[in-house]
Amino acid sequence: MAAEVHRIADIFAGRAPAGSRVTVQGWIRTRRDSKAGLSFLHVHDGSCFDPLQVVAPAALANYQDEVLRLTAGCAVTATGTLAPSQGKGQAVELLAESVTVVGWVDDPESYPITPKRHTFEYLREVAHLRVRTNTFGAVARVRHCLAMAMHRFFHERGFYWVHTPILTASDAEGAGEMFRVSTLDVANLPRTPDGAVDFTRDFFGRPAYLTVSGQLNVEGYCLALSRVYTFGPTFRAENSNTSRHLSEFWMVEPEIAFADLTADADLAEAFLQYIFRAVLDERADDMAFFAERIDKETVRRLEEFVKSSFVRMEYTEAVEILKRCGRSFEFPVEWGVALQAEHERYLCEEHAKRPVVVLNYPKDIKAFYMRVNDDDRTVAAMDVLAPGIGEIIGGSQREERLEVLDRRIVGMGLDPAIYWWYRDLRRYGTVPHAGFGLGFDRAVVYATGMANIRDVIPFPRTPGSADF
RNA sequence: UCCUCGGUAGCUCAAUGGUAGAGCAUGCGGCUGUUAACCGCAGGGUUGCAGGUUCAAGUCCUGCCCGGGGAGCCA
Repeated sequence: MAAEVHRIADIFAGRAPAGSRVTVQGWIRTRRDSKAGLSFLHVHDGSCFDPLQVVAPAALANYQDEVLRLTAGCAVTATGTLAPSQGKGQAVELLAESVTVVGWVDDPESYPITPKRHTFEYLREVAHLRVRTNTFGAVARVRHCLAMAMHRFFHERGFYWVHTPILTASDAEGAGEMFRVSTLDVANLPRTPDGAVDFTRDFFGRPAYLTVSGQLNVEGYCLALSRVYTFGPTFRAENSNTSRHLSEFWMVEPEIAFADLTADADLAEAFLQYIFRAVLDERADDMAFFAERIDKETVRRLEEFVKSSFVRMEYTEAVEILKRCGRSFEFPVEWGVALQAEHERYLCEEHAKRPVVVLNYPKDIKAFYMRVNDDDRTVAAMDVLAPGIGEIIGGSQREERLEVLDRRIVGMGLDPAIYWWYRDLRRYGTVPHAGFGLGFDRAVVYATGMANIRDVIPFPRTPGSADF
């Protein structure tokens, strides 16, 4: 008596006509009993936002013993006929001829996910089960949608996805604290004669870490494949305790050859608009939920985002705007200082009221690999600032001139020898090139309107917290 | 790391230094093509941890742990 298994999303999309026999498999959200001899089961399978209403008649053989004992979280397989719903709230429902319990909830009283409102802080403590809620199911689908749109965007434009290493032996970028990776026995470390830890005895024969960026590596591939990007986990051992930081996060880093900072900014704008448009097009159900329950503005903000071009301004111009705006900031603005969060927020949320790209920062506050401009005071760096979240993208044109790069490396107290292979790229067929880094999880925050980045990644890692 | 707010039933929250409470969830009963259903009854507590003050501490004090918000660092 088997019927074809359908995903609930396919049923709602009309891919199973009314009157056809189907089987769905999923988990119980709620059960409502009617003494008219029916139970209503809301079943979700993750394929879309809405659950399917399964109508279980009392005539089922296991009605008394099993159906009436179903609670939130139980796994079931239900087979029956699709029919227009007699009730309000859903167009179709499944009139069950069988409901098989695949997995019971042992102890309903202790099941953490009840059909009521939970705080996100609480749900983080049950991260293995929180994806069964409306909110976290929607986040997971939107996250996937953004990732697929990202790959599609790059693929359509001739970019290659490059799998840069996760393990690295060089603190190449100096981009913050790194996680050490070691197989040494920490209780009994090998020592050199002068008492230092002998890393020649470690797994790689020298100190090793988790990557803080794939950029330096991907530059090599860029100078052969022309258009490339990395996408993968990134690790920062910084003691950051904010709603915007994770110790393990996912970063997208495209890199384009024969390109300058303007091309980089163009790419960043097209990219963000593409992936957010995809969310609006493909996840209307989940986005409607976010707009209703999480952040009323989120859909409107995204629609605005994808249709209006970004404001572009020079760093020097941004400083002037901030000095003249009549606002007093906690941190005063002066040419040469890094922009603070309050400054960035003012620029995009109040001044421009849309995304802003700030270009050409003072060279003294930026990394060594950013290209020095002709004025010798600034580098070809850019930040994309988004209303409500702040810096979402940081990028630059890379220094392709070996002599200039060497001066910068030495000037920052770094050792050129360590960057021998990175320098090689400037010795053998160097070309102007540029790229940027996007915190993927921050993009998910922006799209969904979720307040905390820990709630847009399945199992968040933060200082003092690596459960699950 | 700094500033600030918080931690009481499975969850969300009450409780003037004086007997520990409600809603939801769960169990039982009732009612209804139901929609976070509804009505009644019941069970459910080491008040984050460790000290201290007091006749008496959920409440006051000290330290620690954990969480939220903000800042710094950044993506």
